[in-house]
Amino acid sequence: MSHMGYGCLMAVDRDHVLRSAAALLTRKSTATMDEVAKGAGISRATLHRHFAGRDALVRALEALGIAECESALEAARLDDGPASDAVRRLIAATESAAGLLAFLYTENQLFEGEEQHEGWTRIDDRISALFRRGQLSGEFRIDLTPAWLTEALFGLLASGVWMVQSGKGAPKDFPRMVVDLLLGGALRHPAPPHDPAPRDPAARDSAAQDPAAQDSA
Amino acid sequence: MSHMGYGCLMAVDRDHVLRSAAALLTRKSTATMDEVAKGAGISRATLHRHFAGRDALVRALEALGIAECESALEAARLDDGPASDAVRRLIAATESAAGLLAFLYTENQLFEGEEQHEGWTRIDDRISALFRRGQLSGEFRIDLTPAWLTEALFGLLASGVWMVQSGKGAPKDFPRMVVDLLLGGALRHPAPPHDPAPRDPAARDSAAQDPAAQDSA
DNA sequence: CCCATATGAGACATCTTCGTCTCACAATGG
DNA sequence: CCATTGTGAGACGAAGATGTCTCATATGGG
Repeated sequence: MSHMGYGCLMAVDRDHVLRSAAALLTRKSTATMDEVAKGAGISRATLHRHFAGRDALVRALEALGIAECESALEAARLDDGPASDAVRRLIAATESAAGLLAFLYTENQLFEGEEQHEGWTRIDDRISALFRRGQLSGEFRIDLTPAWLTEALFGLLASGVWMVQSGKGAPKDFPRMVVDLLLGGALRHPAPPHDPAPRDPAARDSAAQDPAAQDSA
Repeated sequence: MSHMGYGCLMAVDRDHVLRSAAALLTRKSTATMDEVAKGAGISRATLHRHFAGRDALVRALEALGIAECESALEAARLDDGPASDAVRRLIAATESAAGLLAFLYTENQLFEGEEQHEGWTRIDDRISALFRRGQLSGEFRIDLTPAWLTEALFGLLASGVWMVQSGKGAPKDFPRMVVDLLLGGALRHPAPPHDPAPRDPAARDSAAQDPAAQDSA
């Protein structure tokens, strides 16, 4: 135990194990410690030398997820330019960590009594602030709370991940799917440059967005 | 503890046990068979007399979820009127089963190899058909696949359930939150970023949601 | 009154996973 | 060459959940 320079090597290994565990647990959240070890190409004993137990592993994964999320927040420069563009940048920056986030998102659902990690509230606050900024600037609708928009962002991220994993969607469409639905929704109210016949204002109810909708059945 | 709180009728029917298990597992997806039994007010032995094992219980819950989902599909009359209204009816009709659906939605994620229940594909097909109908009628945008819209519908349902359960949102806002985000998205105005402002400013108000909403605190 | 049925309580063995431990092997450096 | 270190393999017991069983009880019908 004299001059071991094992610090660096351990860190690299540990990170690799962490990434591997994240990838595996994203696909199978009930994977065994043995499966995690095999997945990382190490033995269960070595896995235990890195992480005291399953709990410690999950916490490390949570810390990793928080770190990646915050680095995505930095990269997205949430305070620059239009809020909608910031949301686009945020989702794009989150893409590589989306699988891990999806795992942690569902994992958090079964923390019944425990309070959630303080890092998540910080992240939630920053994203909520972004949506609030967009509301104040008039970009975002004000009848949906920033908290709900934030929750929906994570929910749609998770849905997108699962959809890609199940093969029902292409990975390349992932960011666009999430962004387009979160920002624009399903309705086709994106402005068509040509407005054939402006209806009377009473049509603002449901399908009022686009008068081009008519007979279909 | 005092015995049965059900008066003279000790025959606890299977359906009551299922509902109770659904409610409990929605909150704590890792609940023990013993906890499920206690939650239903019966003993573990009786629980086992109704459902051979945990697996059978989960399958019964899945069947219940599918049944409730399909009855919601019926009640929503997906083929009547504008597709967006059908989506609204569908989400409203799904509300009472949303907790169970959220549980099953995440539960399905860890069925790694197994193929999913045939009932889910039927449901997915019907909802996808609804979105496709909306696309053909011009109500819905065509750059998001019906499959993704369907997935997002379930994802937002689950997110809404969790949000309410965590106390970050009011139950009464649940259907509106899901519907408004799924259909309309976060943007207040359809104008895409590359669309400066060619339209009459008054059009903003007509397309915007009721500005008198929000606060409600 | 007596019996059949359903239930609750609990014992019991089994299974899986987990955490810890030991031991042998390979690699690396002095 | 030898020592230190990290690793893999595997054994071992602990803990929890599960499935099965028995037994006592109560309820209701004949």
